[in-house]
Amino acid sequence: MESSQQGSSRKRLLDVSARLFRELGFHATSMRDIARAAGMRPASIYHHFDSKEAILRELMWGFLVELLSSARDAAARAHDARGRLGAIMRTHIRLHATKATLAFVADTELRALQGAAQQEILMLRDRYEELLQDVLRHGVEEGTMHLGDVKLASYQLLAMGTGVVFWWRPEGRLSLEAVVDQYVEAALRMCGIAT
Amino acid sequence: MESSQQGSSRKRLLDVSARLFRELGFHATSMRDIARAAGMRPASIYHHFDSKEAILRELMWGFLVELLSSARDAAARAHDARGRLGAIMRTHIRLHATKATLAFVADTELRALQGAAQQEILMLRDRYEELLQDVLRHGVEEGTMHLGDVKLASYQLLAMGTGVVFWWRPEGRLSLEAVVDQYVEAALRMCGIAT
DNA sequence: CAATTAACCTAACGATCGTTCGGCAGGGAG
DNA sequence: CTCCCTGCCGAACGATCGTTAGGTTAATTG
Repeated sequence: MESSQQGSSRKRLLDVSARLFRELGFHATSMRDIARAAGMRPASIYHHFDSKEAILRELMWGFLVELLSSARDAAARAHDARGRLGAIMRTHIRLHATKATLAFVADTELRALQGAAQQEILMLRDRYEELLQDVLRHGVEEGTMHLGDVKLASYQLLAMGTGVVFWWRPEGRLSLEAVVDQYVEAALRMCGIAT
Repeated sequence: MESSQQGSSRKRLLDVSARLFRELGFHATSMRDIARAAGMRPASIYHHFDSKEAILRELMWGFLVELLSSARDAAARAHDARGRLGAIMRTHIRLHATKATLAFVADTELRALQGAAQQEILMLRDRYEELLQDVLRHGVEEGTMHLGDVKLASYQLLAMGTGVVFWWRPEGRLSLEAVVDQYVEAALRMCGIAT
């Protein structure tokens, strides 16, 4: 039927591309760099992807879809606004920490996508922001949260949370769980919820 | 003595470079792009700068020096940890909002600098982080602030604050003062200070 | 006046870029 | 066996890159 190596080169290309895009940036990474790191020749990449941009597109799209669905699932399991905020933040930090390479690329290289591809990604990001903003709005209406502008607060929360990709390393001083907890607590405090 | 146009081309080059670096990214901006936007030929840029990287270096260095000195001044005018935290955050948001183009480039293009130039910038950033961490440490020791890990908290505060460059526009819905206030309040809440 | 210098130019350098073309090996299908 | 498809390759395409060499102009200086 199909080779046991099915898709292994493709996956390796995605892996090394993500790593190089993070280390050097999309535009500073050449197809020759990617080919070398994946153990093949530049021309061979085009058997798996239409273009360099298509690689970036798939990386970013994959991460954002996972981020969005994880957040939806987590929020659905909680019963009130406070629980949903905590669940979303917990998922956000976890995913950004454990998939830091992908998260970094997704958060940094939006400019490198063109036209429709960029719009697709922006749509996913907007839906993600709205998910959080809905929770915050409910919290304010319930009276459990106290904030000024809801959109502004969502930008504050997301910028803070996304920042974990810039410094956390699994082999570092702080464990993932400790880090996640402090981020969740910071989020709750920011929204005027005592812990 | 000296021409009234002294340095005007140089300044214009820095301005258009910052704008292009923000819009397209450093590596996606060519010297020809910069020259066209500044109204001169590519070769003429080299009368004012040694290289494309030298332009980025000057942009980033200039912004970080101003950021650091502004924060020091602001912190020195306050009398306790809480006041110093508020002053630093206020300055941080103000500067990132009013000089969003420079701030964006300084926060995004560190990878594009090489070797010693990158180290110089990292040193400035480290000093800035330490300034904030000292304030947080004092606040915890005084008992006015309640946080887990101080370094982690500083990363949270800075990531949150820096995020203002990604969305705020002067012609937008929220005034600079309203935005600054909400960021400062968020920072104080995050550190366990009731307002 | 002559000499110098700042500011800019045209033209081109070698390098590298993303991508394409045509082909080759090899395993499964008919 | 033949045919075809997958995966990869060498070689090269035209374009663009950062940068430089060498010159022109106009203003300043001694």
